[in-house]
Amino acid sequence: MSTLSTKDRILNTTEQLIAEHGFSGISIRKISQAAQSNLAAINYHFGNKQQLINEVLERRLNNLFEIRQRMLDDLNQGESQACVLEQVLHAFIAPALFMINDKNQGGKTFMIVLARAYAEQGEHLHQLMTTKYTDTIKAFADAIHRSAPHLAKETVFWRFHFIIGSLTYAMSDFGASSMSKQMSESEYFNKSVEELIQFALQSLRA
Amino acid sequence: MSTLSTKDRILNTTEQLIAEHGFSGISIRKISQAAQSNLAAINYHFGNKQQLINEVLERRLNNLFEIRQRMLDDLNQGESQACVLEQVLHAFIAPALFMINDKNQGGKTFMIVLARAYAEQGEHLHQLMTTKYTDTIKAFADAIHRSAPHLAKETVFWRFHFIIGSLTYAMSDFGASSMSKQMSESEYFNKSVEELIQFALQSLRA
DNA sequence: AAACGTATTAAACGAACGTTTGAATTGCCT
DNA sequence: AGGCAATTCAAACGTTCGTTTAATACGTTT
Repeated sequence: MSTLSTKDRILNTTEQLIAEHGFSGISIRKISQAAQSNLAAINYHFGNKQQLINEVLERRLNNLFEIRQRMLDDLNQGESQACVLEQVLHAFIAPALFMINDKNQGGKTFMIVLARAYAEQGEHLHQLMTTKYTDTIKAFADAIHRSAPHLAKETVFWRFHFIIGSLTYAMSDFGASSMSKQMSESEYFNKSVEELIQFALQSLRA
Repeated sequence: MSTLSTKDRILNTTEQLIAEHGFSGISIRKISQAAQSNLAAINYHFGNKQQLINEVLERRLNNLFEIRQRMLDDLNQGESQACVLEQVLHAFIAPALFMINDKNQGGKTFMIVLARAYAEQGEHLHQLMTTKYTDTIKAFADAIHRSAPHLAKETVFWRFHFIIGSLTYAMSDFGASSMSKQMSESEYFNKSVEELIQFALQSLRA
């Protein structure tokens, strides 16, 4: 922990505090205190509070969409065009949910942050989706359309949209208290991935 | 506007400001100014800020779940047990989305508020769902299970959950900028309802 | 060792926040 | 009209907020 730079300590601490208390529940005073840094260090390293939040979000979103794109590319490499729908959905959904198990990276924390961001930082996220990550999203929509040729392109768009909603909602639930008591945490995550993929798959069938 | 009581003016104004700026973007100072009331009137009528927010949420949630329950009751009255799945989903989804068209009631505003609340007031909402509205939610889950007997009860639970996520996400999108330019607002809402119901229906098919 | 850019620190700024208080005002009842 | 409760109001309370400033410490280069 203390081996990290002040800047990284602030980023990690901010992520964790947002997950715990939401975007509205944080202040640079609480952050600097929890990160054991000085109050002014935040403005020194990030300019202002909003830019700090932006860096927290984009740091891991870049990683997430890179993984998604890479998994999709692997599928497009050597495939039989049809019946890979399940794999396409897996490539989109699994990286998000499995990030959660990535303990040493704080991925779980970020997923909760991301779910919160959909509501509290919607404008910023929407902007990212239509600029920085638009290529990957389009690539997935195309792949789904190719794998489900029985559906109109417009229908694919709508349902992909709804699936993203389900995924977002499922992620945000991991931060809530609705966890089953009969499963371990990772069992629950694995179960969620499977159920969500089957749900999405079914919703796109003929 | 001025025909309304101070209390109602505060409630409506709060709802509108939350929709515009989120829960974190409001203050009782801004509210009282926009509602053309006195600062202390809010604490007089509602006790404190959080209780005001609670009343904003519960006022319309009560209405929404009443409508849902009534529509489900109507279905359970005279039906042929099977194949009403579409109508059950419609009874759950449509009231939420059609509230949006209820201009004179500010229903659209509240839907945006509700979508925001899922992330920012999750604790409060989760508590309401597991207490005040738990009967209606259970009734819908049962109705879905009866209408889709080919699915395991556990599977129905998961997919109903995901459908709620899609609905929530769709609602929050109405507050964002992603609206098509080739449709009128109400056309877009109607289209959303139809697409969402078909999506949910397909996700629960054999 | 001196100089220099980078990083950290304590202190202060003005602004906005939620809440409380006590007096003024209103509307209703006898 | 008088009395009384409900409501509205201006003012102030103490706290917390994001940001800025100017001084200090650090680490590398010359």
